[in-house]
Amino acid sequence: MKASALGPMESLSMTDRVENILREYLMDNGFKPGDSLPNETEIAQKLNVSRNVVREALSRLRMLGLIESRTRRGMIMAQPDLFAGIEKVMSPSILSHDNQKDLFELRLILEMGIAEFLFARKTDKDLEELEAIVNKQKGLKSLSREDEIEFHGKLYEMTGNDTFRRFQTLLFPVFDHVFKEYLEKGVHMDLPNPVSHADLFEVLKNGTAGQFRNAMYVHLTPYFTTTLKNGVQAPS
Amino acid sequence: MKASALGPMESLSMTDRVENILREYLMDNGFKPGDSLPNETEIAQKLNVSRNVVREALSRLRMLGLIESRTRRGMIMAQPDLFAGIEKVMSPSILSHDNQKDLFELRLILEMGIAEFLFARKTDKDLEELEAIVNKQKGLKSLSREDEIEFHGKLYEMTGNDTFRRFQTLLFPVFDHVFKEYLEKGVHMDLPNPVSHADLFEVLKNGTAGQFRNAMYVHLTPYFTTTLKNGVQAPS
DNA sequence: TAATTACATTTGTAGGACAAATAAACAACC
DNA sequence: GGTTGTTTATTTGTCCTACAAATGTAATTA
Repeated sequence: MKASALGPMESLSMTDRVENILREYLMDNGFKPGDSLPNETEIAQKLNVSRNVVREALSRLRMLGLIESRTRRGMIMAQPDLFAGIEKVMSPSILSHDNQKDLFELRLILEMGIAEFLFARKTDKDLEELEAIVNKQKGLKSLSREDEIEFHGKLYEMTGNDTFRRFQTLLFPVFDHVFKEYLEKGVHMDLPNPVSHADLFEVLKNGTAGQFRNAMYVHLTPYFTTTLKNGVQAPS
Repeated sequence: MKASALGPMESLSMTDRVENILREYLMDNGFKPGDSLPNETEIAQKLNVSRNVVREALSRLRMLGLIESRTRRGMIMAQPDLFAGIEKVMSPSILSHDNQKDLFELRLILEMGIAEFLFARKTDKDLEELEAIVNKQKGLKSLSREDEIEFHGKLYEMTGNDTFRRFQTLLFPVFDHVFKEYLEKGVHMDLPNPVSHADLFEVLKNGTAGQFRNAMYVHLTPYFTTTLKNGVQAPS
């Protein structure tokens, strides 16, 4: 029986192995941002591979923001960017359909989940800025993608959690794409939204986290009902 | 005035540029999994860079799962792994404190947000398996990390959203680390949890999505109160 | 026709070379 | 002595060549 019959052989390239070795080395030895790494030739010799292989592995770590390097100064550990890797594949044209559906649902969860954080951290200044956005949108017949992003983006900003905000920005194109797909499949959204941005603002200003969550649920109902084919129970 | 005085100069390396060019090329031309790419030397010539630079850029795309390559067969577009990039930096020892706090909160949101999906998609088989887990844990005085992962992991599995599940797995080490930090800072958790896994199971079996969300909120209250210093309103 | 063999092509790895940048050591000057 | 300019050495960034391994393709043969 040939090895290939046993499955996808999984033979890692030298670069793959060196990449793993380097990451484990950095983790296990508690490297912190600013700490300097051995130079390339030293690594290559130690691992018995060519400098090319080492550089390909380092190039990957550099892309993730794990390391930075300057000529002569050498390489130093850096603060990795949490989204550096994921943002490069976050595109509707290449993600699997399953992934897109999953991410669509993830955004729905986020939109509702920020309620507690909004009420714990909202400030008067935030509310004023949000009100300005709402007022600007009041005159419009229909909201553009940019309008949606502006309102919901401001909400994420108000959570005091920058990761939420960046995540939502990343998710939006996929969300938008999936929803368009639903529309093309015959899902209609003719009805005016029973909960507008102005309504959400009002609840955020004078209501409770629970009320806001419910309002957001209604605001998002068209999306929920399209993704949850089996129907979904409203919050208590 | 020197250029360096104007800020971090942002001078991309050739590899960075080629990486961007290649990704844009793949996106703009609608490459789908299975489509074959030009070979390395061809790319190098077209872009007027050395094959080394091209290989470093391709190595990055390979890490993200965007492309695959075999000798002689050439390179082909692949289905990128959404988490390939992020999982390599998802470690408490290297993420910034802010990132860790943000991710801690993100998991709280996810735990509560899956309620609607659980109720829309739960099956009898799922419930049986979850009950088995709960019964196994009933005899224990305290739950280990593995017990927690088993129960909550099963919940994520039941959502029918594999991305949730993988995300939670990724988040757990960070979540755990942040919480330990809170404990060390004097936050106490002596009180027995007012909502046990068994309680959650009961609500999932016979209750509503809203009830489950509230139950989960209480189950997670210790975590919410530690992260939301200002206090937080309970769901309506 | 079918199987086998030889060939050609493409990625993977190695190693050498040099440019650019710059930290460190040194020299010169006030 | 302290500052400033100069030289030197080191490290990354880029290019080049070469070859091994794998494998698709074509030629050859039974």
